[in-house]
Amino acid sequence: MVEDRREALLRAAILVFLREGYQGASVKAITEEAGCATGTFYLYFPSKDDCLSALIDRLYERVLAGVAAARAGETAVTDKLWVSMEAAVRVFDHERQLAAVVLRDAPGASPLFRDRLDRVRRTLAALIAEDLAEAGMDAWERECAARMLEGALGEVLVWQMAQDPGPSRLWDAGQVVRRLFWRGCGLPAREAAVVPESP
Amino acid sequence: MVEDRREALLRAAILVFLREGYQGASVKAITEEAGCATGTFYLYFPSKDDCLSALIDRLYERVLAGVAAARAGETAVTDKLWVSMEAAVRVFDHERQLAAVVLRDAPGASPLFRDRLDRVRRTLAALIAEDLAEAGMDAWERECAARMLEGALGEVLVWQMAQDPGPSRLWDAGQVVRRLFWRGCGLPAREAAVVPESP
Amino acid sequence: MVEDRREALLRAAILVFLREGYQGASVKAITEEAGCATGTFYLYFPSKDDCLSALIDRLYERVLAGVAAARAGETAVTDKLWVSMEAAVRVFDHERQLAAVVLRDAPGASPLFRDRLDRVRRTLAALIAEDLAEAGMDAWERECAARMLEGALGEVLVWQMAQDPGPSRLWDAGQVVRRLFWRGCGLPAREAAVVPESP
Amino acid sequence: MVEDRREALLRAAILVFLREGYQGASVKAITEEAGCATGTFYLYFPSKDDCLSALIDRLYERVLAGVAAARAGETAVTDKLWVSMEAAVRVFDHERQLAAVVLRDAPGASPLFRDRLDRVRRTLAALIAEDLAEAGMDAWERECAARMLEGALGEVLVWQMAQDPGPSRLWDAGQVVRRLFWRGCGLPAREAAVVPESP
DNA sequence: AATGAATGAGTCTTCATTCAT
DNA sequence: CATGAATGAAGACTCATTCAT
Repeated sequence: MVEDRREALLRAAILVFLREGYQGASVKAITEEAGCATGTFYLYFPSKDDCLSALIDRLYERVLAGVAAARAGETAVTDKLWVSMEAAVRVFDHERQLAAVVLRDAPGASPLFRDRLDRVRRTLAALIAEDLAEAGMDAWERECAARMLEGALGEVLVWQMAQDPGPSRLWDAGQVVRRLFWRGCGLPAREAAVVPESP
Repeated sequence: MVEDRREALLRAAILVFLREGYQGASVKAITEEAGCATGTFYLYFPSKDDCLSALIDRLYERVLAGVAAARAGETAVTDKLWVSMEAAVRVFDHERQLAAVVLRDAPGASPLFRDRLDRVRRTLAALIAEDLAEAGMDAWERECAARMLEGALGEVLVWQMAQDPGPSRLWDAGQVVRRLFWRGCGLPAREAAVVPESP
Repeated sequence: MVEDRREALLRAAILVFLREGYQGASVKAITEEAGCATGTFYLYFPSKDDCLSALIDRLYERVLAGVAAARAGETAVTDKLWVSMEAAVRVFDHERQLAAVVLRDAPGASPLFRDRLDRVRRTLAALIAEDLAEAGMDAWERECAARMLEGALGEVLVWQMAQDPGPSRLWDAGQVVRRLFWRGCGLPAREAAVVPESP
Repeated sequence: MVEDRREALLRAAILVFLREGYQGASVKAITEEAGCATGTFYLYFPSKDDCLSALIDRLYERVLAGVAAARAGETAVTDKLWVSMEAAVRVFDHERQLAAVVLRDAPGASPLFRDRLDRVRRTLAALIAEDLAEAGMDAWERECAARMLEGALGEVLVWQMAQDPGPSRLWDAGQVVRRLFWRGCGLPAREAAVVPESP
């Protein structure tokens, strides 16, 4: 099936990018990992760049979908923020390889990816900033805080992914970040989240 | 003078890496920016990789030097942490282009740079984690918090550097991160720092 | 067909090396001679060095094959030597360009090639030395004699190949060397070989 | 003194060429070996090529000088040949490094050197061929024989020089070649030469 | 005469992309 | 749809040579 091939290529690309970095990964390496011929890659992606772009899009689709679903169940703004953060961490944890590739390799790879990444970061930052209405910060401070949160989660993710041995404690680290950010914004204490079953 | 040439090349490299990314930057572009011939580059750096490595080292020498100097004037652990953060922000602000290149491009460029970067990140994280002794967190939480802080500062820096028009509010953003992190760790409130003259 | 391409490249390499020397020959020149693009070269050889290595191997495969075949038909040691020399000359004559490249360029090009060449020279020298058992020389003298023969044949080949105009008299020169060496070793006179049809 | 510098450079060049091959040797390596700056090389040689040319010339000046001196003491043609060969071996033995560089590296390095080398080889070959008048060979056979002798001596030299450990038996090997060649040409037996003191 | 930093042409090699089969 | 041989532009790096000091 057509989608299977594309899927296999994307999955292979994640693995190879993770291993070799975006620039270090050759299309040949990706197709070998995916078990098909070099030319086949170009039946599914116009270029190598488009493949990474697709991965960026995929990560944020999933993050945004998770966040949106979580927010849909809440009405209070602080509740929305609390569950949004949990949802984001959950997606990062579930898609850890994808997320590590996108957050680690995309910013340095080219202005193209920087921009594409920033578009979605902006979207998320806007949501967070909005939710911080009750935190007693001005608009610019809220945007700072939102970027800070994004950076913190990203770094914690990449850090955990680099820890070769032992089980990654990504989920736990995400909870620490959430609690710290929450308190840092001066919001009222909340109880911890349940640990999800690992993927 | 020999150091002038090397300095000019490093400065040119920062500009070109910032503009084109590490991989996108050709040695020819760097030497053109520096106003010398291609071969001259190799009189000062064994390879393009060594040039980026030198930039990584340079950033962290400066950060560590700034942090060490600031800490030397304090005795209480929380004071040490508070001034360390200010010092780090000050260096990032002062060396914003260098910092943006290193933090944005190095992680994705190759495992080599990832490792080199991580060595120093670990050093800083250890300092921060140590200073958090009074924050009532266990060792692992403190390490999480330290990584979180590093990621937050890095992201805020890169974000501000990407804002082409208008004066970057990097220093202010750094203060916001510091306050938020401080409160997030449950440490007692402090007054704000004075804005330094911009470079 | 795959072997055709590789063959065409090897043949082109021989011509270009002959014309420009190994170091003077660029990969571009070889591929132009072969009628393909530069990159194609690297589909068939990991590097320019490997191309020359392949030529060295090829020459000695053919020499050894020819010698082995000739020896197989003889039982007396002096007969073996006599036909071995004829066979070697025949291969050199038949593969004159290949032989000229290998014998003229390889020794000076790099220790790598020197060693590779010497491995096979040693093999041949050992054969010859063995066959000289009845010539009343000690082991070391026989080895000297063998090396002398190899040098003599090589030089005569390169000399004839450098004679641009007129038909090369390589075969005849080889016969002269054989007779002279034979008598020099004190072996009983033999009748001359038939001139083979030229290639 | 001017000639000292030039001499030091030539000697350094021999060592470096021997170690790295002509193409592999950089002018920088030669000047480092000679203990002077890169630019100094060009005060004594117009180019790297001219340096090797000078070495080629030097080798043959010495060979020809030795041969001429030896011949001057003889009247009979066969005596002339006999002492010429001894003289040539003596020079090769005495200037073994120079000879190895010239004979091993020059032929493959460029047509330029091939020609320069051939001019002198031709001179020697002509002498030898002339001396073989009484050997009952026609002119062409005599030329073949002369080339054969040159190739044999060269190969024996390079072979011995490649033997790293132990004292090179170059002189002895030269005697073996001389005896074998002599008998091969059908000339009357001679007694062996005295071993010269080693350099 | 001596220096050695600077030059820049030229080389090998890689790899994203195409296209005939 | 799939293949993988072929392409050729681009880039890192080397090194013979020059020249200001």
